Amino acid sequence: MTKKITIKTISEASGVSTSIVSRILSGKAQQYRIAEKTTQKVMEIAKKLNYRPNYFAKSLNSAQTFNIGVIFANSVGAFLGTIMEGVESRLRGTDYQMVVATCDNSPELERMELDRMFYRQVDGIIIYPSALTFDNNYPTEHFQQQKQNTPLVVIGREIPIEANFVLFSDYEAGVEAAEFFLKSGCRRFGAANLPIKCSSDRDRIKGFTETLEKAGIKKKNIIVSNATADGMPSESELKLLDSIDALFAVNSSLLINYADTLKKNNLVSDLKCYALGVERFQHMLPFSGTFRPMPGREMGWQAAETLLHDIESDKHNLSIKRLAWPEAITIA
Amino acid sequence: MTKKITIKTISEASGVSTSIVSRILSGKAQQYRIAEKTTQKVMEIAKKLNYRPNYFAKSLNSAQTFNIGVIFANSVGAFLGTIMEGVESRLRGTDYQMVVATCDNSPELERMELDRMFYRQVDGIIIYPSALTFDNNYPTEHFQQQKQNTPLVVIGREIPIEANFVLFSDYEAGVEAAEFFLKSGCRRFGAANLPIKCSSDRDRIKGFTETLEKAGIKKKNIIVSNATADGMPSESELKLLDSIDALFAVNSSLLINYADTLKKNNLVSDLKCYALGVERFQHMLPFSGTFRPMPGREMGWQAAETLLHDIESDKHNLSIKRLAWPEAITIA
DNA sequence: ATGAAAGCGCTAACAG
DNA sequence: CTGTTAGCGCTTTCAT
Repeated sequence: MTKKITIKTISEASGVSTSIVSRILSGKAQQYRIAEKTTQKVMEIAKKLNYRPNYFAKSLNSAQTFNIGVIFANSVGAFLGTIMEGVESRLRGTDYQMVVATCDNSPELERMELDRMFYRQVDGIIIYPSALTFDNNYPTEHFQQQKQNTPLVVIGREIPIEANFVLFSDYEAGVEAAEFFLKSGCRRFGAANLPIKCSSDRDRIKGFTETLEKAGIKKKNIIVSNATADGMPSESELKLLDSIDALFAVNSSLLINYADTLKKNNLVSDLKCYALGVERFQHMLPFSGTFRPMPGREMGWQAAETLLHDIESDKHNLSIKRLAWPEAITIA
Repeated sequence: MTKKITIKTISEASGVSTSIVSRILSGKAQQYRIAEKTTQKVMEIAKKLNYRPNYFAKSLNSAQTFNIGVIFANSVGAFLGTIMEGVESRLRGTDYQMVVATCDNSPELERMELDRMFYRQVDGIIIYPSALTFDNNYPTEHFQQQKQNTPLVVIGREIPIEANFVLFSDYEAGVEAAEFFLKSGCRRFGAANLPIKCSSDRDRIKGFTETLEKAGIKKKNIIVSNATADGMPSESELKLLDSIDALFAVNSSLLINYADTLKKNNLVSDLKCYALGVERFQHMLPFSGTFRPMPGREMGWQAAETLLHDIESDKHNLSIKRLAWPEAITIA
């Protein structure tokens, strides 16, 4: 075990006091008008000895930890990965680092992890909250608790707390889907939704149906279907969708499941499809389809950007940012 | 801003010295034979004041950080998520926490992130290294550098360094695929591989071809095909696979791409498929298929388990553990 | 059974 | 320009 190289080691090796070393090594040489020669010498020795400052000693009296907590309600599919990449792409080159936790959709765990983050004194938190029925009151005490000075950015879903939000343009996505179908001359519209509603799904469906209604489509020709827990259409729901010629879904996997099942049951002849998100094998879809990729990387990046801004300006902003949808991918 | 609750606050509020408070609050009351009454009182006050020990002060003189570094070469698909869940499931309930980084398949970044982890004095590291051709020498200096006392667990892929490994049963998977095909009476065999080879893919293919050869299959009936960078068969490769009746692939997405293309080009009539990994829409595969799910959660769990063991026993073990494949999923 | 004091490594007044 | 000193919050001898 090699001896520990501390600021003191360097101070001794160079014959200068520890404070000078500290100043130099934390880039404040100019500010303190330290002799060029001293600076050179210290830097050199530090490099030769391969000195690394002790992160904990630093954080202990600066109260800055350079840790960003990232909390995920669940780790479904590739979404988590893209978000993380986005966050990282913003953090790269800074001294900040991610501390992450997932919580298996349990509010209990969410609470605990949040608590742990506060304990670890992260400088800020990015959280993707769990989906909850809107009949439920989303529990929020644990956010308020110690939140006090810790900037918070909520991504993907709206929840009733004071924080920054980085969201998808959900309503708008529904609107565009509807407009696309109308332009294509469709007459009878299906929309696939998940059984548990989060703000984003709700808004997507809302944008869709409201636009259709505004265009004069009769309600009986707008069928909103709730999938089962595993993302499939139930028997009964399926029948209601009989002979639709347009299908919108809040996510692409739902769309594929619905389209495939409708096809296999011969309930539709031709179908225009539109969904949010991209899947790996969507080209196997038996119909033509339009897919709007989720801007996961951008969301991560933007969340980190917002957070860093709050951290560094020491302000508590409450902003809401909605991300534009990337270029659509179409399947002939 | 509420005042900070430190050990001193409690000491003052309870009229005992800070050392006593420290002992009690870190669960060493018994060991130091502290009066039952004192313990009670202190605990009570601590709870009332909602005291949280300062993690940084603690780490500063204990040299334990309770941070586990997790480094991912890339964040492809859902794999990262399942690994992380596995790691977390082991860490849950302990004081350890994940610090994660991905490095976009760049050795450069891998180096930097590793370095950063050392700087942050993580107690141990779990790393999923980037895939590299075996013609290349995998650069390993950055591992050795400061590694000295930091336990390391490498997952998924073998690389030439001293560490613990948690791997898939790759060779065996190839063997089983071959045996399955042989038992099914197949005669002409295709195997889809990625252009860049990592240890796991190499072993999978090896197990497959060696088993077939041992069974007396002629080499001309064993066609190993290298996909393009985006996981598709090239035109020329495709022709070589003409009229195979069995297709093995090192991963399931590759399999689906190959099978789909072969079908569309009418190059095969019937095809038995076998691949490692599970995809979301594999049921849309136009042939019968067997998929072996990747034990991602188990891998994460096992990696964390190994790491914690090393950390707590303060030993440097060099173990290699190969995970069994979960039950196969078959598509009729 | 309890307390005083030193120190983990670094930073930041406050003198020179 | 440089050094001395006093902490950050907690643990840990070493006394008592």
